Amino acid sequence: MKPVNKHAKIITAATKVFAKKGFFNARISDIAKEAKVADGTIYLYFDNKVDILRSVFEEELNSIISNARELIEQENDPRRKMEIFVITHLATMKKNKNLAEVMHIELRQTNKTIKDYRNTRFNEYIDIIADIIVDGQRKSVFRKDILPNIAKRTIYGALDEVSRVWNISLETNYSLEEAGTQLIDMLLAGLLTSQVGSPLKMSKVG
Amino acid sequence: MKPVNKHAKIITAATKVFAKKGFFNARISDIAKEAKVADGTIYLYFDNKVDILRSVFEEELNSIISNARELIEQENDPRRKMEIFVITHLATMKKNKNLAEVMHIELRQTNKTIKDYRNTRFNEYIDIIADIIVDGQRKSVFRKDILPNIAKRTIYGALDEVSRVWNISLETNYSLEEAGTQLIDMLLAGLLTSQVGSPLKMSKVG
DNA sequence: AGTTAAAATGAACGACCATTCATTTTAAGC
DNA sequence: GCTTAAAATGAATGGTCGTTCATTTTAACT
Repeated sequence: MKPVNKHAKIITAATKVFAKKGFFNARISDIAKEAKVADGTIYLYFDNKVDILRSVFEEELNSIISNARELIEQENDPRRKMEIFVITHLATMKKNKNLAEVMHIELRQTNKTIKDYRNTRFNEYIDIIADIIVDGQRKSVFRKDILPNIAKRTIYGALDEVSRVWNISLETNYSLEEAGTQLIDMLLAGLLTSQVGSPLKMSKVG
Repeated sequence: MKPVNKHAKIITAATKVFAKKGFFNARISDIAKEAKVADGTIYLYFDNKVDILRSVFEEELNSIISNARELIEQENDPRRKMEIFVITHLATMKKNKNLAEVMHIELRQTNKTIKDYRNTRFNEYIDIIADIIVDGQRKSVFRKDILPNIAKRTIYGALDEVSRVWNISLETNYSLEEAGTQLIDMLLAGLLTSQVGSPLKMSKVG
């Protein structure tokens, strides 16, 4: 009999089922069936349903983070680093639709269920962006008046929304590559035409 | 006895409970208790649990959209329009924490439950951004090579993530106003220092 | 091929909760 | 203050799973 890693099989199955139905509508029996395993077997490898979800994030993010880090540290130009982060993120989401769905939707919902998850692995991922920005500022390539902690959210949020929409709608009229290019371009150079100069000073609004 | 609109009372209570527990962990009895009403009474005003959630979105978004539209159409400068949209969005999320929580988290999760919701009210909201961009391009204030449909996602995603994080963490070190200023500034003028010139051309990445 | 322990199974249990509906309360009209 | 219909109540129902565990299967070692 082919030796199989049940743990990994269940993780893969769970990712697929969570993606399709969402955590709360996913049944343990669905995951078991998808993994070709008995319901009870799942409890030999995981403590409970939430633990399965936690494991999905933990293991997937681990590899995403180390992959991103590895690619980025080979570069010197902060612009290139940022470009690589964006492209890698979008490519990962494109390659693994199920993981993308889980990250886009479940990661948010289950912050209530899995308390403080964000404070570990996920923040580690987002902080890669902040590091790139700090590096760019030190090298005077990025504006020094940008706050890295706000910028990292801006950039991650943009990426997340773009890939999310791209993922749910097959009928989108732009490719992920095109979206990536636009995204990078817009974040680096901004929306304004060059002749317009600096943006308005912020003023009070209702 | 003080005449009260039960429907509205239940909507408010539901928003609060959904925000605190999330849709799936919210009990009808929780909502009933919060609204000071019997469990059964809820079913005199709503068809079922999902219908309550749908109503929350429907009614809240209605007022958010008309408010945003009204403020924006008073302006001419696309930069100002964009600024107003950003500030208004953040201010709304700040003022109504419960609604913010529901929008940030439940709107995503429940796309699976409430099919096609995005295709009506919510897209209407986001398309306000696209309209501003198109207007700006016509007036040659915004770059013409930016695709409005991608840019609207970029901008909304950024806004959503920034306000979401600001909402869940009381210990954030920046104010929403500050975040708004940075956000607008970064989206309009970009990350690069002016002397750096145009960003890299996109190239292939692993 | 017998022994044993580990791995896997899946039927059964029990808790949970959305929804229903028989009954009670409210309040308007007379 | 009696009648009636509408509004509200909340206990009971019924179906749905997450989890358990007594039993079976597998496979390693002799």
